[in-house]
Amino acid sequence: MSKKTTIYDIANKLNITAATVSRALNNNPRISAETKKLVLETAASMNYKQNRLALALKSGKSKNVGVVVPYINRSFFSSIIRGIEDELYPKGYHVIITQTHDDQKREVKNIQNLLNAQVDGILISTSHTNKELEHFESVLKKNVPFIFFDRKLNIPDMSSVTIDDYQGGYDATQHLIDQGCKRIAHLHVDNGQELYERRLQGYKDALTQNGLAYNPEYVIPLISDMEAGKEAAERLMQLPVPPDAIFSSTDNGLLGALKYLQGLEIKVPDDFCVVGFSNEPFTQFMDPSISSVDQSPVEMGKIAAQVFLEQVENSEVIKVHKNVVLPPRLIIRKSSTKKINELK
Amino acid sequence: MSKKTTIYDIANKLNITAATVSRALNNNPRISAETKKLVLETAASMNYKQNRLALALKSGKSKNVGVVVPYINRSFFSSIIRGIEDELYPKGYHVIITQTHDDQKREVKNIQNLLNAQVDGILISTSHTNKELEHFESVLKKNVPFIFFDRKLNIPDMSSVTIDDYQGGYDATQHLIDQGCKRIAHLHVDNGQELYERRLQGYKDALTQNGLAYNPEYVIPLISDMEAGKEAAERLMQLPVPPDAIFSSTDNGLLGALKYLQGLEIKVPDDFCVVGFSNEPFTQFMDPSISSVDQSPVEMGKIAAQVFLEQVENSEVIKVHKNVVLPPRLIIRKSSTKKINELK
DNA sequence: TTGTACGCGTTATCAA
DNA sequence: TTGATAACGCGTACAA
Repeated sequence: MSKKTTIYDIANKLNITAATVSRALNNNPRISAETKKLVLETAASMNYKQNRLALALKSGKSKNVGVVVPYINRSFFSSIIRGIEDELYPKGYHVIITQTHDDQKREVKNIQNLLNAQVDGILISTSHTNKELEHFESVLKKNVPFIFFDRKLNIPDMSSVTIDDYQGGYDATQHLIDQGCKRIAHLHVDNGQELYERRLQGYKDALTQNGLAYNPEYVIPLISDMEAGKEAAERLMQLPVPPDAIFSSTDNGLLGALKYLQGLEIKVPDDFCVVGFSNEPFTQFMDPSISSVDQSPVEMGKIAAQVFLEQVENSEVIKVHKNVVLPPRLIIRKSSTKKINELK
Repeated sequence: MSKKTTIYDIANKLNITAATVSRALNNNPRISAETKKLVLETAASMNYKQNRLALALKSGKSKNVGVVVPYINRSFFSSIIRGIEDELYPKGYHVIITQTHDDQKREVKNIQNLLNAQVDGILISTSHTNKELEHFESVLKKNVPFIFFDRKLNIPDMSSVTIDDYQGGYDATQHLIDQGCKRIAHLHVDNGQELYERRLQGYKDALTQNGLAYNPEYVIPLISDMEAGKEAAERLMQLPVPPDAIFSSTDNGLLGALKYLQGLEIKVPDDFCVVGFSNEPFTQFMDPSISSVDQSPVEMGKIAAQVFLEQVENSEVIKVHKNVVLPPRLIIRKSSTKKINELK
């Protein structure tokens, strides 16, 4: 309806110039108290609102940051975004969300798009693996800070916030060993992403350091998906010597495995213990509740945002980068608490 | 590092003017085939990318839409955003997310901020109630389309996409009656938002139309929260004649109630049936799995986005608005399926 | 203390 | 077909 009011409208009304109005609005010292007051009042009365776009074009800072995730409605990612937004909004930034649908081509497109939109930085959980990082090398040349979270790439001078996936795998496995489990299987996501390899390595090391043999037959490759978990459990239970526990790199896969075990009337945790990864919300409500490795996603988002802020604030001075590794937190629930060990 | 290349850089290199470059880049017919080809080639070689900010300032269209939700990491809202993003991204729009933390002051601030950022529209699930809608009246005068989803306000000429909450309440209650439940209680969120009142009304009407008495003692006001649900169940079960079923307006509240019933060793669904609302992901994984009214959030987001698109495309022609009401889908699970009625 | 003039990167209008 | 110029709204040297 009504045209938006600009500083020129205010200037005209007051018979002064737009520059003066601008100064009044920006706490510029070079202005008299009275004109400042006058400007502020009429600005309010005319319902003036600054056009961030014009400011962005002028200053080269859009005060927008791009966030790139596979899907926004996965609890893990939406929680990270929650953290990012909570941290950045008070600093005057807006968060632009894009989804890749785990499609690498789409991811590259999204990044280009965000760059065209002149975002001041990009926070990303990549679907790429370290094998194909040419696209990022080229994009790296731009001046905008790039921060990886959760899924990172090994590019020099790039910031990242991840959790210690190795430790997560180690802790989960150690916990199962402590419960008395002897034949621990592992559901391993083998989509080429390093974090799953690190979890696997933590699993292996925990086994061998506890004097248990590492049995490759017990490691089932799968994708993060209920159906795959079911099939994995089937394969495991049909082995000559089936396992007595599962550490899964994904809660969703574990869910399918549990359905299968349930069909076999195997009692969890008494006959079989399981631990998942990600601490998806549903794990705590299931019966039995499922132990899982928590990744503190909101915290992770906040820290990623903080790293971004440090980086923009110092961008003129020196090229800084930072690699933060958060500790995983094993949440122990019923699915891995044998009666004999029960806490209370 | 390297400065961003503009159309001037291309123009200089080719000894033509920026205007010509612009025409070449925008498929303007008033240009020769050869210069066009030349421009396109050198643009590619110089790695030129259009600055959306400048275009936005010039055209008055930022190609950004603002989305306002209480918390982005609630499954329901993140799924709606998923739908919005899926629909809008292919049309060249970016989605800017803001959270209100269910704080009405913050919501108003967020809207102002988005407007300053020159978004082309705002999609919002409001925390306001119909009692205080002055802020919206003022903001309504702006030219940007405003679309409410899920939680709407009664403002004339405003678009909205909601579900039929009355029907949802009715269906849930009818289903419980069909299961043979006689004394159906209701956990009612009374934060002033209309959609909860409509669910309550559906509940009432289903009762009376089935010849069951409406008993105000069976309606417990609460906030959407586990702890409150627990207390509500306690109050209900201490009544002289306790209920034999609960229809809850919120899955979270129902969760608390179930914990309490579990403590009383009341068997669900044999002794007591429950139906929730929202179809939160955890409802399907619990034991027993919980029946709930699904709101098709992804679908809702997509439709909200479509309404927005219709509105921007016709904004010059005529002021259009649209109120879409989606049907709720009752998902029947174990928590409300008595053995005698079991399906298969 | 205020005004003048310019530039951020683009496109649209007019003139050539 | 191409060039010159203005405009979008703002902030800021520089001049007054």
